[in-house]
Amino acid sequence: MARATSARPESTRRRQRWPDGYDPENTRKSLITSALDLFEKRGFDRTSVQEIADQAQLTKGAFYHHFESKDDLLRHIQEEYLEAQLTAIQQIEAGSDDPAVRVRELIRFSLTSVAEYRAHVTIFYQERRYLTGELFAEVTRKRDLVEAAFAGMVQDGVTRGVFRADVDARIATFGLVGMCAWAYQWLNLSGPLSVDEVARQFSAMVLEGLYA
Amino acid sequence: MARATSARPESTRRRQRWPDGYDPENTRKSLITSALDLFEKRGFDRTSVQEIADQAQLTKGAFYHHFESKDDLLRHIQEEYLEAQLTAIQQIEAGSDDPAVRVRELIRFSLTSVAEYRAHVTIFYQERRYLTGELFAEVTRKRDLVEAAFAGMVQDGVTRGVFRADVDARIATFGLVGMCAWAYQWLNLSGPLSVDEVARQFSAMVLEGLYA
DNA sequence: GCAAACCTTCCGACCGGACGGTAGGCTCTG
DNA sequence: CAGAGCCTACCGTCCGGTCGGAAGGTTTGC
Repeated sequence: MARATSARPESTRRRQRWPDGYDPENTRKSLITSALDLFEKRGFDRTSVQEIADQAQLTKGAFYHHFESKDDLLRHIQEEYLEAQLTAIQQIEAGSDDPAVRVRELIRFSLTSVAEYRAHVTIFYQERRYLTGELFAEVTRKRDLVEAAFAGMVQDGVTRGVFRADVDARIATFGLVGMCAWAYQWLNLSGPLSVDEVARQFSAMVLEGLYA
Repeated sequence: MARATSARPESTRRRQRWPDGYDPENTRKSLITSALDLFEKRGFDRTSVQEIADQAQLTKGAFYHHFESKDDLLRHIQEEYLEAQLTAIQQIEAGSDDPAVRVRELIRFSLTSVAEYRAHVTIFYQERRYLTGELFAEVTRKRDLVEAAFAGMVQDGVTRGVFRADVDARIATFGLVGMCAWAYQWLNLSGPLSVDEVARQFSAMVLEGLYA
């Protein structure tokens, strides 16, 4: 990631650039990585551009060469996550059409993405409202697509008689989404609870209920 | 809330203070009300002390007369909410000891508090991490008490055979809490969904499952 | 084939403005 | 007149963003 220090003599005034297999795209990536880490820990507003640059061993100048603004970077991170979400939704829809299987898959997928994209998810939910007008609208639109997909699957289950007739698909979906989304507050990849186990428990609770 | 403007001539340089039934405690309250509104809409960091004062038709000077710091105000708001939570938990525990009834009550209570204390809840979840060291620890401690109460009730249900034996009380509780907490993102008091209806749906889903 | 012109990538000093907090004084109550 | 309540003016700091240039790579013209 960081460009390897070349073997040039110390006398060289400036740090040597473009050594070996240097790829300028790495600079951009390391800025994003740095930002993901800092935004997750401290939040968007409490992270300065300077800090992001420092952690990536670069300067503000480099940052503003690669991003239009701090908001631009936030937008990029949000979109990265949403794209992954939309792709996964499509995969699930392309799979089994049994509503129960789909719900199970959705729960597992949601929890997995919380675990894998932990920083993205945290930032997404905490800082979404800080996007301005147009950007916010676009991000919200994509988020709504994801939720609509959830709701569609539940509704399908009701319509086909697999789920109880008195289930309100919207409400049930909000519950499902919330249950999984909330995991970003506590789910710990290195903790004792495996994602699969949590997904299994959630699915059982939602589909079969707690009653013995 | 805002002090009524007196009938003094315009020539009076300063706005007349302490008119009618003026109570200094109202000033404090109006600052809190103003902050609740602004923190919910814009977030803690994006709200300046000046704005809080402006909206309460006061000045920064007044603010710092009533609060030690901006953080102090945040702490106050968090504690206000947590106290309400703890009180409600005690009430539920004092009621029926049927695990199913308790879970139903917990869901209803959680959703109600989300609706009633909407601003508090939003601020609580969004800005909790901005509290520093000791304050954060105390707030987290109280929050853990609430969650422990939830978990205790679920575990009780499992132990007494009311709930399925393979239910992991911790995980189920996280799911329950998340489902309800997430409502702060969408539950709209003035919308078409009543709190009771949502609570009924959530309870049914969790206790009896979605399956027909 | 080689140098001049140009491009990309990055540096570092700087600016304007906003914000949290303070100091000191004024006003009205008790 | 003591003191609570509040206001005005101000300070130091920090932060997003800009700008001129420096160092290397790449293309072009001959």
